[in-house]
Amino acid sequence: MMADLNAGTRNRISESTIRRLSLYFRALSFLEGDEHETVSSKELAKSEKLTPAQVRKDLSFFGSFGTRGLGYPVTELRDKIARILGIDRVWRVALIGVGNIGSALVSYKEFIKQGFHIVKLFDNDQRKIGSNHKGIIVSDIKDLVKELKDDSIEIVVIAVPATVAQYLVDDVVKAGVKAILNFAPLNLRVPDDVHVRNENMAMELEYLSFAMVNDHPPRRPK
Amino acid sequence: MMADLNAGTRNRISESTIRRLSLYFRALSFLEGDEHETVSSKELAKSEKLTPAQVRKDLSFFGSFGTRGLGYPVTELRDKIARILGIDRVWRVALIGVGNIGSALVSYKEFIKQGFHIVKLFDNDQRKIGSNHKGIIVSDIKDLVKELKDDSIEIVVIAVPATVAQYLVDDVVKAGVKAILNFAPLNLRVPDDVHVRNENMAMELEYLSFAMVNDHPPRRPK
DNA sequence: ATCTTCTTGTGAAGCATTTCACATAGGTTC
DNA sequence: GAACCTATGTGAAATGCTTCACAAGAAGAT
Repeated sequence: MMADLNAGTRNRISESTIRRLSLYFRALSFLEGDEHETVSSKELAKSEKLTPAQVRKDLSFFGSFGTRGLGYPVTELRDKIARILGIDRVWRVALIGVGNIGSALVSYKEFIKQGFHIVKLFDNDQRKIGSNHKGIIVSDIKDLVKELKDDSIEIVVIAVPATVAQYLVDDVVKAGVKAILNFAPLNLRVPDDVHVRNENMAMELEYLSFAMVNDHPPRRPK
Repeated sequence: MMADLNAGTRNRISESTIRRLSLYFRALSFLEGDEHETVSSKELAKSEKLTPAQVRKDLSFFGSFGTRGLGYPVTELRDKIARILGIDRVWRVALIGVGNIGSALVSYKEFIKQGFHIVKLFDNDQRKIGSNHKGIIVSDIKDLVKELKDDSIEIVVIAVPATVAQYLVDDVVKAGVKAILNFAPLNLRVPDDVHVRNENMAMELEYLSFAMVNDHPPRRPK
C-alpha cells in the first residue's frame, strides 16, 4: 500500500521515518559488500539500534519489499530506498562560503557517493574568488542569483557567518532554489515552499553536555 | 517545579525539549545584543518557528523563569538555560582525525563560544603528527588511551573514516570518556553509560532530496 | 503434498509529545 | 488600591509515534 505523500498533513510521513530510511540505506550498503543476499528486520534493526517492528513499519509506508519467512533482498531494498529518498540520481549543489567548513565539505566524499555533486562555489573574499578548489573555480557572490539560475542549481549549502546568511538566502530563494542546507547558527526565514535543514554542530555537543551534567539516560529500544 | 532528571525512564526529559533549549539559548544570546530586557514566549517561539505553548512547556520542566504579564528576563533566562545545558563551564574536548572535517572543527568558533575547548588532536598520519593546528600539536593515535586520561578529556569528537572509527572508539571508552560526538557514517557500539551523538551531514541532504522528490510538506506550527 | 519454521505486514494498543485553554498573578494606570 | 491588561504555568485533550501481537505467506524438509 503506497502512502499518499502529497496529502498535506494527513498521511504525512514522519521526519523520523525519513531519517531512519537514511540509516537503512547506509546499513544495506554495508551489507551489500558482504555475502548477504537477504536481511531480516531483526538484523537491520540491530545494526542501527532500533526495533524490528520499527523497521517493518517504516518500510510498510512505502510498500511491501520483503518475503515472509525470509526477509528483505539486500540490493533490491537498497535500490528501492535510494529511489524513495531521491538519491538514485545526481543533484546539482552549490556551496556558499569557502571558509573552514565550506572547504571541508567540498572534499567530503559521502556527498559525492550519494549523488550530491557540488558544482559551484561562492565567496565574497577577493582573495578566494577565482581560486581553484577540487577543480571548481570560486565565483563572486555578487553574481549569485544569475549563476544559480544559469547552472540549474537545485540545492544550496550555506556555510557563511550568521550575520550574512539571511541576506544571501533571500537571493538564493530569488534564484528559485527550493532546498537549503544551513550550517549558519540561526533560523532562516524562507517561503513555505522552500525546504531548509539545519546542521547545528554545537547543538549536538550541548546535548552531550546536558546528558553528562544531568546524568540523563539515553533512550534504548526494547 | 524541578523535574527529576535521574528518574530512569519515568519523567525523562525528551530529546526534542533539550534540542529546543539549545535554540532558546541561541535566540536569547541574539536578543541580549539588542535593547530587549524581557521576551515573551510568543516572541521566542516566533524566532525559532515554534509555538508559544511549546516554549512555556519546555521551560516549565525546569522551573518557573517568567513573570506573568511580562515575559522572561532575557539575560537571566539565558544564564539559567546555560546552567541546565551544562555550558556554563569549560569542557575539555579531544578531536581524533585531522582531515578535512577535523581541521575545520579545530577553527570552528561556535564550539569555543559555548565552552567546548578542543585541547588535544590525534591522527595516525606521520606527516600530521607533531604539526601545529591553531596552537595544538597533533599527537600520535597510538598514545590515545594514555593521553586522554592524562589530559582529563571529557568529550571526544570522532572525525575519521568509518572503517577505523569503531576500533578507536573502543580505546576512547577504555580511557573512561563518557561522551562522543561522531562524524563517521556508522553506528558506534558503546556501553550503556557512554553517550554518543551522531552528526550525519549526508542524512540532511537526503532529507532535502526526499522532500523535493515527494513534494513533502514541511511541518509548520499552528 | 503436507507440515514446520520463519519472518513479514499491519490493525490496534500503548506511550510520548504537542497543543489547548484558562485560572492565576505581576505590572501599570488612574 | 482597585481595575485592567497581559502573559505565564499547567492540567487535560488532542495528536502523533512506537511497540505489540498475530494472521498470513513463503520456503524447505520429510
